[in-house]
This record gives sequence, C-alpha cells and structure tokens, in this order.
Amino acid sequence: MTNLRGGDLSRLRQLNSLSALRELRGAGPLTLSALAERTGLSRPSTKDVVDELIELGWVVEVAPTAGSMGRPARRYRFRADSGYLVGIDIGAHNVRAALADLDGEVLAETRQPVLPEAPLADRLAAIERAVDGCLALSGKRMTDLWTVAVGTNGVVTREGHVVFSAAIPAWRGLDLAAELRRMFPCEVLIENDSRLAVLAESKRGAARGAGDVVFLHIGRRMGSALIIDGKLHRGYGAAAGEIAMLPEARWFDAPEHLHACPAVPADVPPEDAAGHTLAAARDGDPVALTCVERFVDDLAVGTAAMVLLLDPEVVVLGGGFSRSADVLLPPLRERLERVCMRMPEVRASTLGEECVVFGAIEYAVAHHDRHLFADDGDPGAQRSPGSSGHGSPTWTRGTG
Amino acid sequence: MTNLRGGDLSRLRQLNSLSALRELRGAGPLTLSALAERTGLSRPSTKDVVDELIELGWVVEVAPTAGSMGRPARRYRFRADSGYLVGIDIGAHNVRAALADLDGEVLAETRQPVLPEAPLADRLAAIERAVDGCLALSGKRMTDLWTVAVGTNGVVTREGHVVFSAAIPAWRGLDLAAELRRMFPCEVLIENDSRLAVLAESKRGAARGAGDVVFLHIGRRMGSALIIDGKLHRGYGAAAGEIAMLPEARWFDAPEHLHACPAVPADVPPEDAAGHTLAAARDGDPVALTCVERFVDDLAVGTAAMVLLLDPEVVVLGGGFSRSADVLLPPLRERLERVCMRMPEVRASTLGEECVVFGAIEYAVAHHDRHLFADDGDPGAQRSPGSSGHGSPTWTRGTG
DNA sequence: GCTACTTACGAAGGAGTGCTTCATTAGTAG
DNA sequence: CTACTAATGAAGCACTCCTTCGTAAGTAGC
Repeated sequence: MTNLRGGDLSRLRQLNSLSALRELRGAGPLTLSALAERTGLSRPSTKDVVDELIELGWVVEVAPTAGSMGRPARRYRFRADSGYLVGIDIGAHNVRAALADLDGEVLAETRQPVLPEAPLADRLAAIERAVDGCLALSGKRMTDLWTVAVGTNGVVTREGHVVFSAAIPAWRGLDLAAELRRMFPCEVLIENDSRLAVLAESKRGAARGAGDVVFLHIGRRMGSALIIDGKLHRGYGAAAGEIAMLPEARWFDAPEHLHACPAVPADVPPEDAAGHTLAAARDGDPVALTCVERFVDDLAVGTAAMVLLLDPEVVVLGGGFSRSADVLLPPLRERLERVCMRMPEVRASTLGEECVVFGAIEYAVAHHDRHLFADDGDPGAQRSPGSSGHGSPTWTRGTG
Repeated sequence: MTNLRGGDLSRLRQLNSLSALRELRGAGPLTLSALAERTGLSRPSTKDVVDELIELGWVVEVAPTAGSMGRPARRYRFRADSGYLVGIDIGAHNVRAALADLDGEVLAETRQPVLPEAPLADRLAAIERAVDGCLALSGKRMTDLWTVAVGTNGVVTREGHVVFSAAIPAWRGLDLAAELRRMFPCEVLIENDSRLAVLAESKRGAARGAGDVVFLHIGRRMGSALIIDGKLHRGYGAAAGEIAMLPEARWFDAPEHLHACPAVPADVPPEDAAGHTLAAARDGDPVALTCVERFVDDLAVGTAAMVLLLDPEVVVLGGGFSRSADVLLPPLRERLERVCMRMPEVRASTLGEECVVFGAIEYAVAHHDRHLFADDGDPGAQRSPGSSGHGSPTWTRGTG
C-alpha cells in the first residue's frame, strides 16, 4: 500500500517475475497453465517469465506427470535448494540448531548442552559445534549457507547487540552479531527467543493463520511476545513484551509458587521442582493443586492485561511449563473469562522445545523473502542463486 | 509487500497514475518536471499520466508562477475539492462535527450540546444539526459529501454496531451505521473515539511521525488506544485498548481520587470537581497534590503495563484531564522511569477537544486513500470525481 | 526594442512487454 | 490406426515508456 510504485516497463516484468516466483514458492511444482492462471498472466507471457527465472537459477523444470489426457505439461518448481538457512536457539542450558532449505524445510537438527555459567568462549564453541553438526548431517558446506538466524534470551537491539540477559550472564553487553559474523561467512540475524517462538507458532504451530497473537513464555523465567497484524512486534527500542518487569502484573515471582511448593519432596533437585508440582497437580494432589492455582492466579493478571489491551485472536502457552498445559489451561481460561471483554482462543504450543529453532528458520525465510519480494531496488540482487558459484547472472538485467 | 502483483500493461499505467496522484496529493501544486522527478517517470510519460488524471477529474491545472527564468511551467494540483468529508465526534455531552476537503483541510466546524441521558432521537437530531451547520458554513450540499466518519464512545464492531457504551446508554446495541446511512447519502464509517484521537495525534498532533503510539484518554472515563507500526490497532473483535476493565491496572476508579478530593469545596458541582482538584494542585494546595499523586500512582500502573508490553515511541496524554498535563506529566514520567526498560517520550495532546473530530477526518481521508491507492481491483472506481454529476468517466478504461 | 539565454513544451521514432490467435506436437482412448 | 485432448511455439498487434529533437515562451542584458 505505502510503497507501491510504478515505473519502467522492466518494473512490470519484475513484478510479474516476483509474482510467478511467489506462486511457485508457495505451491510446489506447477505447470505453465496453472501458473498462468495463478498469476493472471497469459500463457506466453508466463513462459517468458519462467524462462528468465530458470536462466537466473531461481526455478528448475521437473519431470512431467504422466497419465493425463493431452500433451503432458512441463512442470516447474522453486529451487529451494539453491541456498540454505540455519536457525539457532541459544538457551541457558542448551544450544539447538537446525538447517533448512529456502522453503523452511528442515534437513538436520542438533543440540549441544552448555552450562548456564559457562564462559563466553565455551558457549560460542557450542554454537559452532551445533552448526557443524547440522552441516555434517545434511551434507552441506558452510558456503551453502545464506543466512544464520539466532534466537537468544534477553533484549537484543536491531543491530544484534545484547543489551540485557538475565539467564546468560556472559551475554550482557555483547555484540553477538559481530561474534557470529566472524564465525559464519553469511548474513547473521539476532532476535529475542520468545519473539521467534511466537513467529513459529503463528507460521506453523498453534496460532497458524492468526493475525494477532499473544505468546506466553512460561517456565523458569517468564516472558511474552506479540504478533500484531501478522507481523512480529519489536517495539521502538526492541524491548516489547517485557511485561514481566511490572510488579503489579505479578509475573516475575509467579514461578516461585511452583518451585517452592510444599508438595515437592526435599530430595527433588531445584530445577525439577516445578515439573514435579505440575505432575502432582495432574495426579490430584490437593497441595500441588493449590500451588498451581496460585501460579495461574498470577499468570492470569498479566495475561488479562495483554488480552484487554490487544484483543488478540489467539493466546499461545509456550515455554517449559507448557508441557503441562492440560493442567494450566482450564484454570487460566476460567480466570480470563471473568475479566476479558472478548475471550480469545487459548491454546498450548504445538512445537514445544523446537519452537525457537523453527522460529529462527521462519525468521530467516521471511528475511530472505522480504529482500526477494521487496518492491524497491533490485530484488534478490544481493543474493541470487547465480551469485555464488557460477557467478554470472544477477537479477538486474538489461543495464548494458 | 504482500499484495504486490504484476499484470497487464494497463496495470503499469495505473500504478504510475496512482504514484503521480499521490505525489500531487502530498505536495501541492507541482510542475510537470517536478512531478516527473518525483515519480521517476520521464516527462512525456508524466504528461500522459497527468492528462489522463485531468480528464478523469482528479487533477486540475493552476496558473503558472511568474518571475522565473525560462518558459513558465504549467502547474497541476490534486483536486481536493472534488469531494468533501465530514468527521463527527459523538460524545456524552456534545456532538462535534467538522467538514474537510479530500486533503483533510477543515473548512467548517460546529458543536451541538446534548444531555447524556437524552433519548436516541434527540442525539440523532443533534448529529443532523451539527452536519447541517457544517454544510451551511462551508456552502456545500449534502450531495458533495463522500464520506462521514464517526467517533463514539464504546466498543464498535467493524460493521458499525455499538456493542457496548458506558457513557451513552441509548447507544447500546444500536446499529449506528444503519441509522446514519439513513441520514447521509454517502459512505458512513464508525470507530471508537479514543482510536480516532490517537489517529489524529499521530497524523497531525503530539505523536506526528511516530510508528508506535500509546494514547491515554484520561477524563471522567478512562480509555486507551494504540497505533502500532503506523496503523490503528483494533484487535480481532474490535475491543483493543480496554485495559481499564482490569482491576489490577487500577484505572477504572482512578478518577475518583480527583472527583472526591477533600480539597474541593462542597458547592462545586460534581462534574467540575476533578478540574478543581487539578487547578488547586497547580496552585500548590497540599491536599489536592496528594490526590493528584494518588491518581497518577494508579494511572502509572496501567500505563507501565502498556509501555513494557509494547515499547512505544511516544505516549500521548489526551482526554479532558490532559488540559492539566503540566500537573500530571512530571509525576507520571517519574513513576514510569522507575519500572520501564526504555523510557518513551511522554507528551500532552496538542489537539485537545478537537482530537476526535480531526481523527475522524483523518480516518475518512485514509479510507478514501486506501480505496484510491489499493492495488487490487480498479482504484477509485466506486468514487471518482466524474461519477457524481457529469457521470461520464470512471477510472477503469479500455474495457470496450 | 532587439538579441541571447533559459526552461518548458510537444511530436516523432524506437524498444520492451503482454495479449490474442493459430497451426503444431505429444500424449491417451477406443 | 484414428479421434480427441491439452500443451506448445511462432506471428502479429496493442500499449506504455523512453530518448531525441525542434519549437515556444518567458527573462536578462544591450
């Protein structure tokens, strides 16, 4: 809407190329006729466009399907394998990584345990091992990577500085983007982990298709993230979602109800206490149930504030405690119904622990698409299939 | 980004026409060369485009400026006077209306007092009088109106039903859009008044140019509204901004501190009590100051929740009490600084009581532009200058 | 009042893109 | 082997934009 612009004849071709590419991207192999119908172009024009895309390396022809009437149509598909993306979840206890193609199809996943108090070098080494593992598992090389997207705990600036991280002390004040750019010879994106989680849930998880989503990260640490009007909301200073900082929201200390529950035996290690409480509540232990109720009481206050303020379509419960969503959802819904003007859907995360990694991949895919489909400048010029390796064709054409 | 589409050659012309129209719209009279430079088109093509726009009635030629070197250039301007918009603010005590041209330039304003408990018919009659007044003052006729945009208290659906209104009892459950469509032979838009206020502040008021804005409506009744990523946030069920409904946010009863302040003499009528308290606080009355402090204590809780959650660029203080922003802003800032991760700008409304009317006009302008610049279907076809009156040309061309 | 300079206008010719149309080709069905 | 179906590829046409050039309408200087 804001940046629609006319221009040259070549601009029209560009628009049509992008339109065709998008259709191929979303729908898998298509015949020329099918693509023509989807783009609204005539068949001959579609052919022109596709030929150009093939020459540029964005599209390849695949074998025609047999068994239908008439002359078999040639079929084309988006070359999702012209580049690869890596998503990384840097948590306090684990570094997870996944490698995917340009469609976001995951080809390999790894996990490297880390100690929360590990020094910076150890954590960076774990990141490198996690990515190397993905490359080895998928048989790709470092130079095949186009983008590495990273999710981590804390407030992260748009440039990739970690301003603040309660869970990972070594992180604070670090120029994480610079560290990782030294490690990976490709584009590096950094984002808050909860935000990537909500992105994943809205793309392929519990909130698929919803335009306005509130994500609750409930676990040892509490957090939240927002999708507004289909887009990740970062805020002016990239500090959105930090409602847990407000005492009146009663979020910060809420997990204490689960950690310090009298129903937990003394020999249970502190990091398993909350899980124990939730399990006991599921089994009907009245003491544990009371603790869960108190936790939900507190959780519901901040959640209600978000729901009343934003009127989202879906609220997604994620984070470590969401494994016990069956215990948490009914009382949470009940409390929200008391105060909310309009009750949103309240659902548990369907992606679980891989949420952030998937979100990182979706973030990288979206970043790639944004450049590809941007209607300013020459799209895809900074990265086209031809630009690495053969090195001949770029997107821009006819300059000479 | 999402709906960029290629297509026909005529589509390119359409894009270029819209691009030219937008430049003319934003920048006042332009010469052909200037317009060509802005749109990126060549001069001959720009001429073609402008000729077409003139034929369609969107653009007119104005007298050239004298006194410069060379042959004087012809100048063209957007025909903001090809249609008119009315913005209406339906409050509990007043109905305000303003008439503006398609650029949002206000030509006439009126106000009609109403009693809060007035029956439906009286309020509708006041609306009609307010608009008739604007028409008389500006010398326009009802048929010159393209759009009437209305702001009113309460939760309003996308279709213009009032779901709920605490301030205007007669409103509840009313199909306000239908009532007004009966009254005005043009497009009718309904929106919540706080939302229109924040729109006005973000377009021409205290938050001009900001992408993420939190608007606090503080007055006899408390409310809020959000601009997120430059757009009005409605929420899935049009119920966004209702944080005052949450007891823990301490907003709902906050005005009571000002109404029931012991510093107010008994002979002051109840509706003036809050103003009296604020005035006394400005004069240094210690009792009044305490009441104001308590009010701000409560106000800051809900505000901090919004700021922490959204990390806005600007917070705007509007509503009746914002006339005393000099008394309220310093303590509010001080409290927000204690809890917020990143402190936003906190400013007083610069539009005051006309906020909602201006917002309604901005809303109508935006609605008009959205249709005009929409890149789907044939833009402006539903309303083009030619469509009323002469009735010959429409936007679409070359169909036969 | 005349000439030189500056800037804009308008027409002509050329290139690129998309559309329609039609004969041709490569399969399946009987 | 023939009839039918659906995709292919080439030809001709229409539209939009670009570049180039000669012309027109002002101001500045003499």
